[in-house]
Amino acid sequence: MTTTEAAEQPLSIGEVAERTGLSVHALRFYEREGLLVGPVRRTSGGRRRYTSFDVDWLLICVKLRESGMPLADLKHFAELVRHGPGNEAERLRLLDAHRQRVDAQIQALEECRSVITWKVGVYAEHLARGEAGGLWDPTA
Amino acid sequence: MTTTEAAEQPLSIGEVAERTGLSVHALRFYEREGLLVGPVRRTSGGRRRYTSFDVDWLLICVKLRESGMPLADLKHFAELVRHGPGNEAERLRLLDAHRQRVDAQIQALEECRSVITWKVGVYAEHLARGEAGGLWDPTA
DNA sequence: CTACGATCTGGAGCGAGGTCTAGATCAAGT
DNA sequence: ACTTGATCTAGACCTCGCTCCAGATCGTAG
Repeated sequence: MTTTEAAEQPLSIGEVAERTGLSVHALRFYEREGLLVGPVRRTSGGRRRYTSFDVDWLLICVKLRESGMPLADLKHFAELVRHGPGNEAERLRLLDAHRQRVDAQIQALEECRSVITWKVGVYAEHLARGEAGGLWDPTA
Repeated sequence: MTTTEAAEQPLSIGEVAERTGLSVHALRFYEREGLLVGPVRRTSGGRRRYTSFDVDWLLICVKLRESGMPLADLKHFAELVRHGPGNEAERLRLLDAHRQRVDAQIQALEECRSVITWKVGVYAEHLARGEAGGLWDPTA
């Protein structure tokens, strides 16, 4: 668990793809777009070798993406981290702003959910009554 | 409130845009794509006149879209409604399946939220300690 | 040595969901 | 009648976030 000297056994792009859920295409794409903190190490033959740092970062990226952070913001975040210490306040701001957006999203989804649930109820009731009720159609 | 004979005063596309939050462009696009239950009425001059039924339907569309339902599904739903009574069970299935997806989305977002919150905490703590702590950077 | 699968690069292509433009028409105010 | 602003149609265009292809190379197993 984050030992000072981890037994670093680097992973291939395919292994990282498995571990992160991103496709190998996406991994190369992310790298090209500058979404990674550092350049990925290579073997003498040019194959990518990811460290567990890379993987941890990618796992965070996945969560941020999954919650709707645009690639541009992710890139900005990566740049901040890349430029090292001194800008933690800005990183905090960035993340906190995103968290607020996530909260808003959750709220919105819950509202949608309740509308849908209501509508499901309308249909269920209608079906329970054996299609007999005069269900006003256009909106139902 | 849904009186049998509502005093129908049709709305222009601009007014509907205001009321639904969709752009006039999107409204025309939705119509072309067959996402509306019926064809929109027109004035003699060819301008669209939306009824409150249209608006109600659009408001539901907005909620479904906001919660991530693809236009294709929305179109399918509209077709079911358009074909009148008799397929309520399928409509119910469609909506219920979507509700499940929304639930999954909410769960996923909450998980993201907690990851972000944890990360925000890492930065906040770091800053509170006056930048002095040995913050391991790559992932933080 | 030979195969075969995984990876490499650069760049083209794609699907979703609109957005925007051009040029014409309509409708309301003065 | 004239001006102004909203709408009309058809169709081109755009952003986002990958995905896929071609053609070459690497590296491991037999």
